Amino acid sequence: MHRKEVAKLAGVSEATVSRVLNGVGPVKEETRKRVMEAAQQLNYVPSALAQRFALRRSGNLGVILPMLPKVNLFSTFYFSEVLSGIGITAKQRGYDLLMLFREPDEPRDYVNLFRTQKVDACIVLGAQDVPNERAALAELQDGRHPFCLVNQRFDGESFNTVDADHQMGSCQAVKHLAERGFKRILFLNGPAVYSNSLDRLDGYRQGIEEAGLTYDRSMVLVGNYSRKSGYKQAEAVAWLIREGRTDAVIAANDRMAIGLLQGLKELGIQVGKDVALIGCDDSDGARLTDPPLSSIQVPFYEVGCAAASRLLDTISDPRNSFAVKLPVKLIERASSAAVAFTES
Amino acid sequence: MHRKEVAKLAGVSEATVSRVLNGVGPVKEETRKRVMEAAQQLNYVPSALAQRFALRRSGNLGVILPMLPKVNLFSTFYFSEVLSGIGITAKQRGYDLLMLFREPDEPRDYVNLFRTQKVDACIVLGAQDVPNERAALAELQDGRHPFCLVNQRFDGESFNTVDADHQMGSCQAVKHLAERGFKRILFLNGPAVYSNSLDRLDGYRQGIEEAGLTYDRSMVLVGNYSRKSGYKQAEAVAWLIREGRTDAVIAANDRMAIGLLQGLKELGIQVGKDVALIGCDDSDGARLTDPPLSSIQVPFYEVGCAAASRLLDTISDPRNSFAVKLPVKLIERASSAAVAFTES
DNA sequence: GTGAAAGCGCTAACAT
DNA sequence: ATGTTAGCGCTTTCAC
Repeated sequence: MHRKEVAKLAGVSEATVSRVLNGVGPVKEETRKRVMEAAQQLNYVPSALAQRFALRRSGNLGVILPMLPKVNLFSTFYFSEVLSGIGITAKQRGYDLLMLFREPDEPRDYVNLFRTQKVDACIVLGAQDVPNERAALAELQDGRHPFCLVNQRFDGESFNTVDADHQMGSCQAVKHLAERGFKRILFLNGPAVYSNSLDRLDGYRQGIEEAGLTYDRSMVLVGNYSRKSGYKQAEAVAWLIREGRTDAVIAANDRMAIGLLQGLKELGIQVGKDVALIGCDDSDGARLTDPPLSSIQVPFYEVGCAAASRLLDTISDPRNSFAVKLPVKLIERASSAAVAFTES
Repeated sequence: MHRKEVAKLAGVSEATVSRVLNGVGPVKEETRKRVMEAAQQLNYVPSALAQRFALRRSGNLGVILPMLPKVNLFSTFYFSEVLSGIGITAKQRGYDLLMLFREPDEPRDYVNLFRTQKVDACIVLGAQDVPNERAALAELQDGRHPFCLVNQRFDGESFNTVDADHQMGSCQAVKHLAERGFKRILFLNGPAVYSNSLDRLDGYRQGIEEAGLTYDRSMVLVGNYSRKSGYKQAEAVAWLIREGRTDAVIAANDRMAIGLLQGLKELGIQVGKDVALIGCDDSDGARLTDPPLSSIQVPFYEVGCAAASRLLDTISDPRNSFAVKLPVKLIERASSAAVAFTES
């Protein structure tokens, strides 16, 4: 069962067993064969634990994710997609995936993951731009520990990042609406602790200006990315619609868009007819609503792949720092299909 | 930075440092203090890698999950919930979570996870009752490796399992419908490789009989748990409805129910009025459809907790084998709210 | 109560 | 081309 016995059975030293199994160093083909057979016969597999200890590498890629109680920070859709991308990529590169759940009250003790040698690199999901987070990440950076953020930038820092082009996304959404004649476009944003909220706002503003409309900050509402927060805006939005003060809404994620849509429906307002609506993420839910929700598709799986792949590159050469931005794409569905009623 | 230096600074041996940090063996309070201070001062944290190697325990709980290409086997909802439960529990018990993605064509080499000492125990998600899987699991069992299945039983084997009471669930659903006067209840099931499909069918049948109706196998349709497979049944179901041959449908998961609902809507049939519909899982999507979908709520998070918790118990004492079955609960929404039109 | 030393199963430098 | 040996950083007996 152990290497020693394999060595004995094959009539070689333990070192040779190692060489054969790792395919390193010169080995006579015949010995190689003998060793392989012995290993096979004894059903021997080297202990990853011992290997990693000897090599002082855990072989693990850590994924840190905050567990927001009940109110899922990320849609399960986002999470599953990103995680799959990371997982598949890690695996291809010979790394195992270590999941690290952080509970809300727990300190962000990222450095210790490296000091205890639990991970060789880590990806931080759902980071927020708050002082504690910045500090924890800066500490990682100072320690030269390979890490990478997904979907979150920190202005003024040069952290590795993989993000989607949210700015472009909302810009496109605005233009799409403007082209169809919508002129009073509301924007329902998320909290500013997430950089993509800011990005989306920038994009919205840019789109508004490029479409020849004028940016009006009172047209920007704020929710917290939950369905409920979208739902709660329905009354206000309904009123604006009835007053003729708005004819289209872009929400910073699908969950809020869906909540809003449900709220509006209850108030007798038909999305896709009385008002256009576009969400962000193109989650599963976007296809389920009535009418189906137009949404900005984000390649989350690819985001995960890129994060893992680029991050692992930096292990061998820390100069491989990166800030990737992946393109998004507007998916048009019935919620924004109509043409605006053109007022005189 | 290393234990040796801590020992020197504290003026003790390395063994004593260990004792202090692990809280084992008798240590004079004063030495304890000295060591703690030294460790603190040098910012010393023991290497989990070395520890685990010395103890011959990886400290990892593995989670195996098959990656079905694109067609997500489990809804992301199911997956996230179960995974959270497992993750939180593992953490509380001092284990790390190792994610193990298995691609479709890959062999099920579960035993090697243990032989390489990558995990101390593992949870298998999305297992199927096919020969290869049975064999792989049997091999684990033979090797006395602690493992546990979630949401899948294997008849004739005594594998550790945590499952929901799917049988009770569909039984309740049938009775709920029967009480409201529905008499011709269709059942849209999933593939038989998943034991819960069989359980649900049993429950359906039991419910039918207990409600004083008669079981008719032609009332059982089969999909593959995807939304599309539900959608595709819409024509057939619509026809049955128009012929007066059915007045209610239970689908074995929400995704199929939602697909069916969308298909029926396109065919001009109003769910919740022309026909009652109940799904299973109470996923996020159930709240998004129009009308909202009645569904059988499964405590996935708790399933994950139970699986991890009970499994880790078996590590210390293998006699702690288990087969847990958690209760489910019917959530009534508009899709099954109406009372059946009572024919003369 | 504390120190010395063996051993966990592997890698890698060095010797042959 | 292969064997020998010294670690890797920790735990744990066994002395003292």
